[in-house]
Amino acid sequence: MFYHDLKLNIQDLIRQAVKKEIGIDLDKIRLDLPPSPDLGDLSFSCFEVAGRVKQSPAEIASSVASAFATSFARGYGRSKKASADKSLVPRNDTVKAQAVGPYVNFFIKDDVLFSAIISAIIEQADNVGDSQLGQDQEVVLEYSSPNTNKPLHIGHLRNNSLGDSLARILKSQGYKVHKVGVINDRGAHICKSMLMYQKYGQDQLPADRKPDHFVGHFYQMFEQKMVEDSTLADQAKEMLIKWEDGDPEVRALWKKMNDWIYAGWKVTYDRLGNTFEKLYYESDIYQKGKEVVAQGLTDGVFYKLADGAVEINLESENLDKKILMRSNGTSVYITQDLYLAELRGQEFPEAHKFIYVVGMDQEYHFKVLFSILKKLGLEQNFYHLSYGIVRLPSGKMSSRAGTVVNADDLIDEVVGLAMSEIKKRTDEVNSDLAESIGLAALKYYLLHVAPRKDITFDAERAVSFEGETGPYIQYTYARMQSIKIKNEKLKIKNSQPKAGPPRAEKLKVILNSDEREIINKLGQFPEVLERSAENYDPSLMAHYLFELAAIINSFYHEHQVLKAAEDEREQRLMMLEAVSIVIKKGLNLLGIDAVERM
RNA sequence: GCCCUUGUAGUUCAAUGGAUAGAACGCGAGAUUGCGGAUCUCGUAGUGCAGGUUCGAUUCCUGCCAAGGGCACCA
Repeated sequence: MFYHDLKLNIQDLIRQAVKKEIGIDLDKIRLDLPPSPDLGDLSFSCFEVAGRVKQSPAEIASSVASAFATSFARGYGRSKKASADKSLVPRNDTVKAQAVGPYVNFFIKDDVLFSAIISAIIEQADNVGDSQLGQDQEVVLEYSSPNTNKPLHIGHLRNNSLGDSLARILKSQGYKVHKVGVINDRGAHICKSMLMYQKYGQDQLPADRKPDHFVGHFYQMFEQKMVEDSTLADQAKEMLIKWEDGDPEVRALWKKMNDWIYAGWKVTYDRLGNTFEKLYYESDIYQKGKEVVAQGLTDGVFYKLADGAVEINLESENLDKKILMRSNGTSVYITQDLYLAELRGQEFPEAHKFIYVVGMDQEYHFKVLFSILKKLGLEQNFYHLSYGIVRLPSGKMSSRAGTVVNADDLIDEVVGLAMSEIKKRTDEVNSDLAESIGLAALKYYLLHVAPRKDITFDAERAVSFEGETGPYIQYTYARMQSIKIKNEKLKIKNSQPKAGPPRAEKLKVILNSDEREIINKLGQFPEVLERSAENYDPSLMAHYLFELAAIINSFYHEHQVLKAAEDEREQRLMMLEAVSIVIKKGLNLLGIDAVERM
């Protein structure tokens, strides 16, 4: 029996007990993990029931506990003797109920708990935690959205980590996820770098410089030169007009520089392991919102101002008025998002949910956008996954002052730090391992904070092998693999037959309280994953993995595995196997590799 | 001026209205011929302020204070 079914059974019996003793029907029954393993494996709190009847939670807990035992006995075979202690009724020892104050705590028999959680996880293997919650539901997930005038920066790293992890989490819950990106490849800011290259680039090639950094260098140059020559802003605007007119020379320059950018980005995205199903280029869509505007006018959702500009009044939604088309007939930023939403609605007709992973500074923009889309009759579910900014311990970053940390430098820094940690411990120089650990450090640090909170990124702390970090969790995994390998070697040495994975049915399972704690923690994995998906929040999974890693490290400090008596050893090896599976899967959901050796 | 978000230990983060507010780093003390000490054990210290709702509030509501973001015919 799976843990999930076991819980359903217990919930059902609680429902019956409450009905019988208290006389009310409970719809949902929440089972929590008690604060300490000594208090049981699951608990039901009686406050809510107490609120509905005139009885104290403790009284309710007490009567539910004894009624539970009776109904449990009826359902699972009648026990022979009644217990003297009314709160603890061991009529059937598969599940015992015990009232403690306002709580009913449940104790599950060792072998049942072990089999329901450990054996089940080993059986499910890579599919552990997967569900069909989102079956037949399609999600379009937009993230990254960089500008083609500079390399990816630290903010994109958070954005990409969130987007990529969320995609993995949603997929595990059965959603069909389409990962898409929008490339901001046009506009005055793009012309700034183009103008500088035209003036000062002398047809140079990026040579051995990373080509996106090469382009970004000219963008930074613009800000510096502006100090001396304030006409540069107008020159950039003139260039934009030429670009819009299709001037061959400007277009050629634009294409050349954008190609450099794409080549540079590709290296970064590849390194991060990031891919998109589809990319939308702003240059293709920026003018195409006009049909949407026209339709809105026809439907009376928008109105025209005296000078010909088109506007919508959202004051009834507690928002302001918003211009959607300029008096000269050109569209604004939000117009293209309206168009994109309609376009995606056609391209993904089955999609019911559209998620935009975009920084918190655009919260107002998306409120306005979603409000307009609703008025236009688009009934899909739109969601802005808003996240806070990434700061450095040294202080604020400024694009103008060139103190923005670009993604490549940051990745190099964390990988470099990982490498020096490796060198401290071994003479072996393993650059693949350093890459893996560095990226784990980076991604974990960016994901372990709830999305809407700002992050202060501290590279030293992120790469530290101590504390709540990616490398610590990777270490925990590698250590378990090491024990597993050692066990296999021992078996060979003792010429024992390789009998395949141990089976719980053959074991006499006896659990100590540390093992119960670990097993119950493992049992929570599917719920944590589900909550991460429902809340669009990978940080829940990140914290969970750290907690699991911490208790397993603590465990084999206290208890022997390979030197334990045979049944105990097999039982513990199975438990480690289950923990390995869950940690590997959890790391994967965060976009982090589990390494076999460190 | 208006709107949104965030205020938890020295620092970085947790806590679906419920059991004693948990971790990590730092600091202090300890464990090492160990199934990987890249670990573990113990100690240290906290809910911005004032009200309210509730049996119960870090969580919900109101006001204040502080930080950040937004309110373009910019993107």
